[in-house]
Amino acid sequence: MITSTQFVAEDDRQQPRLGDRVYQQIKERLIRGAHGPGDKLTVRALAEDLGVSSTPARDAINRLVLEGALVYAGPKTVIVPFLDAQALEEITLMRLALEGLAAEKAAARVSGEDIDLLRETQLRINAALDQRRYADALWSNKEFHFAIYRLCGMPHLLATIETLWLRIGASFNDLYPEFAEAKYGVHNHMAAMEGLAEGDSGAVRAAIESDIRDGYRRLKRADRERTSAQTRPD
Amino acid sequence: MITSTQFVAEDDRQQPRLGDRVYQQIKERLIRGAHGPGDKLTVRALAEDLGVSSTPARDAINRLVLEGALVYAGPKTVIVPFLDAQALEEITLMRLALEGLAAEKAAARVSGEDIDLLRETQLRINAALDQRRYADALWSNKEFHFAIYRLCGMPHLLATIETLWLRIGASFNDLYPEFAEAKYGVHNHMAAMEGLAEGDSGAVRAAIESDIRDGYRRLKRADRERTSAQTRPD
DNA sequence: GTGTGATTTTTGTTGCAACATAATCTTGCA
DNA sequence: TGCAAGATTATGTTGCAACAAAAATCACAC
Repeated sequence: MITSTQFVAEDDRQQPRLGDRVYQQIKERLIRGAHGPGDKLTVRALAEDLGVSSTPARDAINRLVLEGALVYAGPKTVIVPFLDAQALEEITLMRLALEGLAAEKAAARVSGEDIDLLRETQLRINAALDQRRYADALWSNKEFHFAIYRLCGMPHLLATIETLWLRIGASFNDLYPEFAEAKYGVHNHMAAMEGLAEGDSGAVRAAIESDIRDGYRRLKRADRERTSAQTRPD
Repeated sequence: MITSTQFVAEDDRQQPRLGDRVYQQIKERLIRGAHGPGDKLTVRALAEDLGVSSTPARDAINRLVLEGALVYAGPKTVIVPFLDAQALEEITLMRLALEGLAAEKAAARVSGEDIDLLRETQLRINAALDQRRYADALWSNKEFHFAIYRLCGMPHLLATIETLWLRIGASFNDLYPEFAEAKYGVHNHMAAMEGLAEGDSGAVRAAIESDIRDGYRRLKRADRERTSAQTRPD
């Protein structure tokens, strides 16, 4: 499980609300691609689906909208957004700036056991790819990145990066094969770990930026193919 | 009034909710320093204060918490956060990354009349400073920055930057004199406008980064004085 | 005075009904 | 067949009461 550091400061609310549970479930569905772009979400349907009243369901939807994982398509219509090429580029630029920063700062605070954990995570990525378990590969890839970003001890930064991943994930995680394409990112990940081991912050940043750019190219290509094949219903 | 582009994509919900009004009012109070760090906000008090029921008041508080403008200090206690030196540095690093990016991209899309508008805004800043109207100076300063950031046409980026300003503003906008100190940022702003006029994206980024760093030094100094003078009640 | 435990008050969350309005369906006409 | 207007359904928002839990207050012993 990724951090779930959803609140910027330490969340002193110990007992999770019902709305949080709903939020997590929708988030999970979005990440797993259970809802594709254009799918409509309603308060009542969600409430009945999860066996809660409308208040927590409404809370969860509002929260997702605020984070950009859902958008209004009309005054009473929230949908999973279509991420067009322009939005994808924008979010990628933000990722480069923010994840690059995180990677750089992480190099200064990394420990030996941190690197060991990263190595294990990378092994899980490789194994999943070898066995064509793309969903698992994607998940471990996420773990790898956030394990690095967590190192720098910047909660605001971490929370912001998470929302960016969610915005992209909602639209693109149904593209496992293309996204996780053969040995996705393995070279960049190795370079990142080397940089961390040597305390070379510039190298870590470069490796992460390269990883993001590689992923961007794949996503852009996938988006082009998708939009050319079937005309988008919007 | 600043954009209020609170929703990432174009907000198709035309009729604003009651909760939005509450949200805007609290945001306004925070920016104006009407609530200092440590102040407690309760749903019922807010609701009665603004003459609405608890639902919109609760919505507004939750939204502010999600944006980091308020934080939980306990399971049932939301307060205006104390921004310590570390958090201030973190947010400054994020601002450098994100506003630097926005400034750079703005240079490629700026028009002549955009620059004219910026010039007018700068005149308002100068006038306000000359007359010691620090609150107005701060407001116009904000307008200046966001007028630039809006140019790049990146709604996700703009929304994220806004939340960063809000997080800092809640803790530091009660420091007008120190913050708006003699001709605050006028040199950097001139450099930014020159860079925009010449389409020199690097120069614009450098000017904005310099402006952010100057502001950071002032805030850090003010914070040091404040925390040394009176022991913080936390 | 000071700390500790019980008691009272306050508070966030949840469920739910009412309301206004937007989305959707139906019907009629060209 | 296409489309426009009216009727119907569905939906988000709001207000409010109930509940559990936390915070604040108070009492009392030391």
